[in-house]
Amino acid sequence: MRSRLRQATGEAIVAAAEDAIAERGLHAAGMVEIAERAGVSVGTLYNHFADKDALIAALIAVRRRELAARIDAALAPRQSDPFRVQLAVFTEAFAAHFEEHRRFLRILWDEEAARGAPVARRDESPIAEIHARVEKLMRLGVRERALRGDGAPLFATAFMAMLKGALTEETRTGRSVTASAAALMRLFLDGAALRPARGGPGKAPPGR
Amino acid sequence: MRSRLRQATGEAIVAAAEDAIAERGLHAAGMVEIAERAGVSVGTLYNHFADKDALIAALIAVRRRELAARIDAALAPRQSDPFRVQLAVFTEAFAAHFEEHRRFLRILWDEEAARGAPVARRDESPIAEIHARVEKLMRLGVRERALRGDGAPLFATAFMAMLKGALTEETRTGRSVTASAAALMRLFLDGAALRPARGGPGKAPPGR
Amino acid sequence: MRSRLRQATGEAIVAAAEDAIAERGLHAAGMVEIAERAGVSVGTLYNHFADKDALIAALIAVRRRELAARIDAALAPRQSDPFRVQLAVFTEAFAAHFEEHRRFLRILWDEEAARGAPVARRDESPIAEIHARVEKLMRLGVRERALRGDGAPLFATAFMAMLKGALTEETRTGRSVTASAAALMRLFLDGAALRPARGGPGKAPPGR
Amino acid sequence: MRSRLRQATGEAIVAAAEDAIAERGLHAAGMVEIAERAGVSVGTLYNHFADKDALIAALIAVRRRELAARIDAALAPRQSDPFRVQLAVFTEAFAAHFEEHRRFLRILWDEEAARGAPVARRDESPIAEIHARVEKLMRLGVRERALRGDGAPLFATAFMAMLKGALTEETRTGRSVTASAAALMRLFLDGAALRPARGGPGKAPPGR
DNA sequence: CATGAATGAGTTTTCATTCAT
DNA sequence: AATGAATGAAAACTCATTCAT
Repeated sequence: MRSRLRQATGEAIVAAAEDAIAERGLHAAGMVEIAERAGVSVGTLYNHFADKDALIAALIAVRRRELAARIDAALAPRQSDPFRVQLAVFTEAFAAHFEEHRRFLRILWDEEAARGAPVARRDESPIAEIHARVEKLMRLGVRERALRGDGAPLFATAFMAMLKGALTEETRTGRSVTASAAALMRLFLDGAALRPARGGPGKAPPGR
Repeated sequence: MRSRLRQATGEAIVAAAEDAIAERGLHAAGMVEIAERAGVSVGTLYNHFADKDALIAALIAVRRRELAARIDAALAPRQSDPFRVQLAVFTEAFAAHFEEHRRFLRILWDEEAARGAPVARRDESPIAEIHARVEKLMRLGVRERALRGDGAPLFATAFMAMLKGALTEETRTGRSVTASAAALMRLFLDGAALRPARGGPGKAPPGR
Repeated sequence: MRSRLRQATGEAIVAAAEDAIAERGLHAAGMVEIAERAGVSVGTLYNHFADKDALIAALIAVRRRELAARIDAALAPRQSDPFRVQLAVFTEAFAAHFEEHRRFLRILWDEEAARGAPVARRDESPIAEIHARVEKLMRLGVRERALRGDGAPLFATAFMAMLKGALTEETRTGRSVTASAAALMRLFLDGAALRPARGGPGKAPPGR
Repeated sequence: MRSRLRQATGEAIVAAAEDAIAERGLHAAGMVEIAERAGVSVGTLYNHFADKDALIAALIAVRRRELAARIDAALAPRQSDPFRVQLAVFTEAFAAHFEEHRRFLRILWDEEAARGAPVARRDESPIAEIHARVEKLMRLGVRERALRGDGAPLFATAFMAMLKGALTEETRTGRSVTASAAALMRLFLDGAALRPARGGPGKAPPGR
């Protein structure tokens, strides 16, 4: 089928765009370079995407949908597990996606706010779809009485920021994702403060 | 003095560059536009800065030095205060600086890696100098036994990420900086988890 | 028959080309757009016409032949009528054709020379065939002693120019074709000068 | 002075654009070619004119102003002369301008209507300014009782059409402008019809 | 024959940088 | 030193044309 080929070309272009952008940046990656990497001509790029912005928007949307699907797939069998487990599962899925698209995502996150206009034009922010899932998770935590109810609005934002910050940091330091994911969740849930052993003999504070 | 004039021109150029970049983005802000905003000609830009990258690097370095100085000035009289106070003072100084340079910082902060080369070429990363101060603060917290010792390397990164994330979020939502600064510190120190009322009758958990 | 179908497709393409050109101009009308309007694919355009220029040439030739046929059909039963009648009949046929192809003709008429090469490549000028008929008519007028013999070479050119000018003007103003056709013929035949009542005693016509 | 040079450059660009368009057509004349003919780089074209359309609009406006000035200068000392003289003077000025810009004007007139949008964007039609002068002249003729009053609205349009048609025709045939100018005015004033010798025997109709 | 995705030369436009005044 | 017109390489985008299906 023609449409089979057409779709394959579209995917090759999106992949080539990710590579080019990861290597040279959102602006420096030119349409000609992307076309060459995809093994097609410039014209073909424009047969598939109205213009450069549309191509970038499509790339972002595709990767976002993949991440969302990965998260949903990971959480689906855990719907009745407690909040902490679900948060760990989410974090793992997020980190795994990051691992696969490190260089591109680092460029993208960074550049997200770096334009006058947002990177994705008509579309909602590429993060929004993911953010919604984190918020849902946090609301679950509150309902479950695993999280405080008062700071809830901040939790999603702060957790995502920490996660992205830590993952980005890892790219620099080369530290392992899994190790810091655990540390991160502990920080998020229990805080950084040293909690003195409290009164009662022999009983460790639960949940830590 | 001649050099007085020269310095004033340089500062005007840097300020114009910040405005232009804040409004139109790092790439879209052109040298001619910056020159016009500064009330000089393009040639003068090149008499003061080797090229566009050098101008941007200078702008970043200047603002970074201002922030570092502001933090140092705020912390200086608090050297013997406890960690929590110093962290609050740091947060306030950081937030105040952000308030003044919102639009530019949002553009810049994360764009660091958004190019093939880092934004600041010869210079160290613009965040590094600030990051160093946060790390110093965290080490103080550990020494003071206010912070756990085990997760320390993560604390600076995570706190900065949360801070930047929350401040950026505020730009969108319009929430007050001060209010969320408090909530943020509580989250960082004590975590998001709901801690069951412990032992003593009718006593609210202290420090929260 | 196959060839019946083929011809119908060819006519649909020519009609689509006229529409597209009328709406967007000779250059801006693209082959894809024409194909879409004709309800076929680009490839089919090239199965019917060697290239864009050939398609345009065919469109012009077809319309020209239609106009020539219309004029011939209108004049055929009037071969023995006096010049003035035949001129009126010609004018009416010409105006009616214009009415049907207003927008396209306005674009095309004078664009003949508007390119490096003439619009119709191998073909004679699209106007030539019509011009020849006007010249024939003028020669008839001279033979009939209805027209001066001295200015003859100019008459065809001038009459056509006036006709086209007036028709084009009408497109702008919305005035009726028929009304101005009469005024035009009077201008052409009798001139714009105010002619004093003749025979008056002794008074020479002023201004001549 | 800088501005002296700047103006000279601007004029060179306009002249180069006229040449290039005359030779290759409005669309085929590229900005690079125009720049080369003007002896400057492409960038300079854009320092003087916002885009290609603006350059073409400027070219048209400049030539139109030149023609208007030439007409005004020619008519100024003839303000009290009779209509026929003024019409002859106008025609001569118009023909002389045409002579100097033949090839460009032929392209331009032709292509005027040949685009979806008029060639001159925000500006009034390039002909309008000239057309206004012809209409004024025709009104003078009517006032002077040299022209019929009834067909007046048509006169300006028809005379301009004839003039342009005849001048364009000359480009093809190489006939002299002056000769046909006289024939044209006679046609316009007195018509093409053969007027039977009136009244007295052997007396040629005066003035013809 | 019809299809329509792919092609790529050609065009417009931008903008950091230079340098004569 | 300041000026700002000129530069030209580099980028985005278009569209007539081809050809495998």
